[in-house]
Amino acid sequence: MAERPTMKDVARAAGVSLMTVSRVVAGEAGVAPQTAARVEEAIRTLGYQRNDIARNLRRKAQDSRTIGLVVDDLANPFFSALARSVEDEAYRRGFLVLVGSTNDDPRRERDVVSAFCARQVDGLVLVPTGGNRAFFRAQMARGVKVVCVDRPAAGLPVDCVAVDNRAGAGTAVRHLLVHGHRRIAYLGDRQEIWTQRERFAGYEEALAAAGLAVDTALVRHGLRGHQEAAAAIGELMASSAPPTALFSGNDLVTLGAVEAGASRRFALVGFDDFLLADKLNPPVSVVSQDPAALGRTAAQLLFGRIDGDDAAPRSVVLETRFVDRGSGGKVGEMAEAAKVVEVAGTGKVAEVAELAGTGEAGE
Amino acid sequence: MAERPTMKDVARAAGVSLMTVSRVVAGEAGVAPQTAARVEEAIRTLGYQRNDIARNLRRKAQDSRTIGLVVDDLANPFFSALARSVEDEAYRRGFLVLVGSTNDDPRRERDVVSAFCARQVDGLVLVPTGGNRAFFRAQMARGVKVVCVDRPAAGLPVDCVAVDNRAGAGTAVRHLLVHGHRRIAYLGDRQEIWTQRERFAGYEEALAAAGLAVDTALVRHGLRGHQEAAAAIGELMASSAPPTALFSGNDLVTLGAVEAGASRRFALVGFDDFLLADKLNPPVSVVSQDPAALGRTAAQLLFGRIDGDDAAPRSVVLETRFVDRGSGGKVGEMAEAAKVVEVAGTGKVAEVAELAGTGEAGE
DNA sequence: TGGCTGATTGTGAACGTTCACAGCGCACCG
DNA sequence: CGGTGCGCTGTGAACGTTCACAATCAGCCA
Repeated sequence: MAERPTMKDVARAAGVSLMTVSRVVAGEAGVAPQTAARVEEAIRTLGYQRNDIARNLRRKAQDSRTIGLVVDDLANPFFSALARSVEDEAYRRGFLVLVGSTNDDPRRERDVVSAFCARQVDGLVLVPTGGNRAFFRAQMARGVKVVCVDRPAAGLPVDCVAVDNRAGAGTAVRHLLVHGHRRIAYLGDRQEIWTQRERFAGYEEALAAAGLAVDTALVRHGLRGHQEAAAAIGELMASSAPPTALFSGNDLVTLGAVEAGASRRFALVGFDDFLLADKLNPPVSVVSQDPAALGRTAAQLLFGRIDGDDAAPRSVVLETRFVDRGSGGKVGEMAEAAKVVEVAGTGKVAEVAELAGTGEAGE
Repeated sequence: MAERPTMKDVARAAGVSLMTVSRVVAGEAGVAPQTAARVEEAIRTLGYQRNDIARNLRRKAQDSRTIGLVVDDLANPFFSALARSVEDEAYRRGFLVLVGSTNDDPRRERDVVSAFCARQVDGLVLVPTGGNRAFFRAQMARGVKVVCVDRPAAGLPVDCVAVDNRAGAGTAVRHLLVHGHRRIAYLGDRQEIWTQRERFAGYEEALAAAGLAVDTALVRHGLRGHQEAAAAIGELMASSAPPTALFSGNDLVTLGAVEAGASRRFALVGFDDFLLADKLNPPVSVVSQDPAALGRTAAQLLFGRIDGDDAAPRSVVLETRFVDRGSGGKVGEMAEAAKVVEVAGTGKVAEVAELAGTGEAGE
């Protein structure tokens, strides 16, 4: 409850001037050892700790050594892994991290980013919503560095780290085509989200390359969260002309599919790997990306910018990896859940799981 | 790159004094509409945004409207769910959140907390490591409010929100005992972590109440992460006198157990629920706690303290819920993986999953 | 002895904002 | 018509720190 002691208090206690205390606290040279000892003694007695807010206000190098991290949803395992790696990079450099979730709501994004900038963050790692961008330009003009991750921000000339979603989706869909599927459903999140558009485009292109048209009855956009996804998949399964295979546009949709039991009736390939995907029955094949690598790369890029790199904006494309765990099975093979379980029981599951295990080296 | 404009610039542009600009920006009454309009015009032209750091330095109410959130590992789904709910509470109140992971390393905890306090956070939501505490007392003396979550901090007189780990563990172990198990292994994380000590104590007490002694050959502490857990479980499975059942001390150990295939050979009950636990083969029974509720409660408590509540420290104990998904099966029933799979194939899995589904209402 | 050097310490202003208070003009009222 | 009060605006100081520079002192060499 006591007022926090200031340098002034320390200076008085040690019988020196403010500036001397400042020098001792900052660890600058040029203070007599004896004096420094007296100051340190006073600091200990009073329990003094420097006020870094006041410090940053005054310092010549106007940097707050703080960055902002803005993600869609911190509770989503994909983003939390990303967040952790950003935080690690920041910690290594002595930076602090302000964090905020947008819920993919442009208004909340604006609120959060605005508050961060008012706190003088040196930069932002941003998973942008689909919203308005003019506002970011203003912040950047004021010197706030921005790096996008997972998705680019339309019309913002900034660095961006993402995977080749289109190619990854293409690989997944071709995998299903190779296994003989012709009725392949697509289920994804909002089309406002760039990754979803790209993945859907990859789906379309792969179908087109195989001479197939997109059957809109097999396409669902805008699924937020696994519950909505599970419901949509339920409908699809109950329809008179169900698909034989499913490509899901993100981890939550894949989870919804698994919850709805889709993987026991259809072939299933999902975008994004997830914990225990290889332990399910059947194990789920996925297009895997490495969220920690995304975060790390974005943070490194951002710190480069903060350190003065003012080259033209860069786009870094990380690899996706197709992890075949067997759920892309041939047409007919998936017709009955019982049959799949039987296959799993014969040991095929173990074999596939092992394959996936080697593929997943590192984390 | 341009210098950020300040109030002074706005004042000059609008032909008014600093104070008038301050009033307009703060939305205070008592400025003539005409003047306010001129100021707002200047603000828009210059792209001015208030510097909240300077503002907080000067304001009478010395609050930074920022809290710190310190968790073990932000990438862990349990903590990321907790973090998200803390952030939501903060957002609702217009507070920002600084976030940091400790890796359960007291040194990093100290670094992070110290840096947060130097930034004048108003309070901390803390998942404490087992480390030294003297240092927190100093911060609290300076007015930083602290609320512990998930675990109390030994010797720190602060609010704490956690579940009754001991009782939850007892329920789990009794469940196994009821199913006839007598050789029940315990695998957990470091004993330095309070939750692990409590859960192990619950395990011991439940065994003792059944007249059983703890067999140290069936106990492993200190497992960090799922890989270590999987390895330890592998050893246990290969031993000459394996257990018939396993109680795991946290989610990562449970994951390790699943990865090692333990749930196909032993009965298994884990502490902490996890995504897809009900879709595994067999589905895994767990002692479930609600990380979002923990975070929300902790944040509410913290904001109460910040708002001036100075009652004696409170301890809030939230409920655990035992979710029976069938993996506590009777002795002998789990002897062979093949048999389990067969059972699953007959549809029993679906039945159990449905049961679990109802139990998991609300996220 | 005088002045120069280097080490140590102190002084005043400044960072961008808000607080406390004072000043101005105008209308209103007795 | 003078006082009072109110609405609006400005002034100077302050928050806790660092910057730029000045001051002091001892030692040392010529």
